[in-house]
Amino acid sequence: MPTKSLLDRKAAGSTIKKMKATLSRERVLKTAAQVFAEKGYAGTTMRVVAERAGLQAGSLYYHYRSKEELIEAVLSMGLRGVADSVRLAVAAVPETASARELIDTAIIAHLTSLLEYGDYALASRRLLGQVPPRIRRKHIDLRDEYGDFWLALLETALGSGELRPGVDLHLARAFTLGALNYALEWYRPGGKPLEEIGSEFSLMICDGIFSRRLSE
Amino acid sequence: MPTKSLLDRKAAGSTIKKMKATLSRERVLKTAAQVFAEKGYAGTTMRVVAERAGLQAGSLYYHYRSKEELIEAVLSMGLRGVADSVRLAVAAVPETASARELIDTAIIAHLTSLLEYGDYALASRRLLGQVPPRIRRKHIDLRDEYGDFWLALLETALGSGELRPGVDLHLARAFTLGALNYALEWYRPGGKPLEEIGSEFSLMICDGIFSRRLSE
DNA sequence: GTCTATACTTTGATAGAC
DNA sequence: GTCTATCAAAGTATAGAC
Repeated sequence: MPTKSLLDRKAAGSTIKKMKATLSRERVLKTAAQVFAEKGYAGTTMRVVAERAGLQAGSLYYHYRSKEELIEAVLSMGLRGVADSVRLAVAAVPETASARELIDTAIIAHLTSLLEYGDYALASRRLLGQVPPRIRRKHIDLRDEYGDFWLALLETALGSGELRPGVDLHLARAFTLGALNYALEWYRPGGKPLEEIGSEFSLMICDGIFSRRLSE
Repeated sequence: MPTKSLLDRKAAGSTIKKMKATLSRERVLKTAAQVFAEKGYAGTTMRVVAERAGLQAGSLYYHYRSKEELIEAVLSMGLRGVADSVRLAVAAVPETASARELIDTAIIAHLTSLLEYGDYALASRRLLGQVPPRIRRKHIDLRDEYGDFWLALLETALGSGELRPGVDLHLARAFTLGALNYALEWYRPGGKPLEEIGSEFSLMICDGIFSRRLSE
């Protein structure tokens, strides 16, 4: 039955093509995240991304229609990835838990997923000001929604009386996220285990780096 | 005496020219810092810097020989400015002061001068990875020297028993500088006074955001 | 899907008039 | 000191062969 055989071969060929397309597309995206994070938006050329992904420059345009479409994909991955991970982790905390446990979970989830998303997270936090206005607005909104989530988390802790009374929640959020996001600049795998870093950071954020003076 | 008069006029003209040159040079540098901080290294064009500084593109090259020379000047200003301010402030603390007072001073000086140097500080921290290799190395060294200074500061505090025992000094430094440097991203003048922000940050870094549980 | 070739645009930098 | 004019290099993106 030549007809069926032909169909089979055709179907098989199409499937392989799609798999190849998906693989290439992901490799391009990952490479783009690396280069964007390192060189900035304008400093990233389609030629370099293509070269590092093992393609010719023209071939990129089969997977992404433009440089703008490429940076959009990178930014979304970096912002949504981390935000979703943290929301998920926090949602899994039992209702009975203290606000401290909630924030402890959020801190560790943020740090962990941030480093897991690596160059995506880096690019999405470094390049927001460099990309074309339309893209910038969209992703600044994403970032701010996640910021609101953190503010709500801190409000809970303040409401339950666990935060130091009178603490400025906006400052506390900036303080926390700043300390955590900076890990993108210094963290290198191979040192202290990530879980350890996470719990030490959580301790520093919640209780500071100085000894407690019980006399106070 | 036409001779003397001529000399006078010539000297006066030369002086005015020099003043004009200095003014333009500084305006160009300041403008460059703004654009670099916003758009990244490659995203900053000499034409845009010139335009915002009220000059034609070609005229920039009278003040700076190249784009590289321009970014070097911006980076140096941002890194040296903050580092020198903090060292100066710490050096002025009395010998009798506690390590806590020393670090409190450093925190506030870092935050204050960081925001004072604004776009210079921003550019020098965002663009290190984007600039040509030769320039990058030089300024990464500058940044690392300042990092050593902070590590020494924390070692002092650990040595005097004021830090929580067993705290990882490298992590504590990353934690502190991360929280502080992030202010470059969110701080806008017009809100809470900078002194207030400084002391609240110092409190959060040293004692955390949670209430102290005296029972522990 | 990927390659080669190429059209079009922008950029850093220079030269010479004023 | 600043301007105008201009060049060579490098960038994004497209078109058509394979």
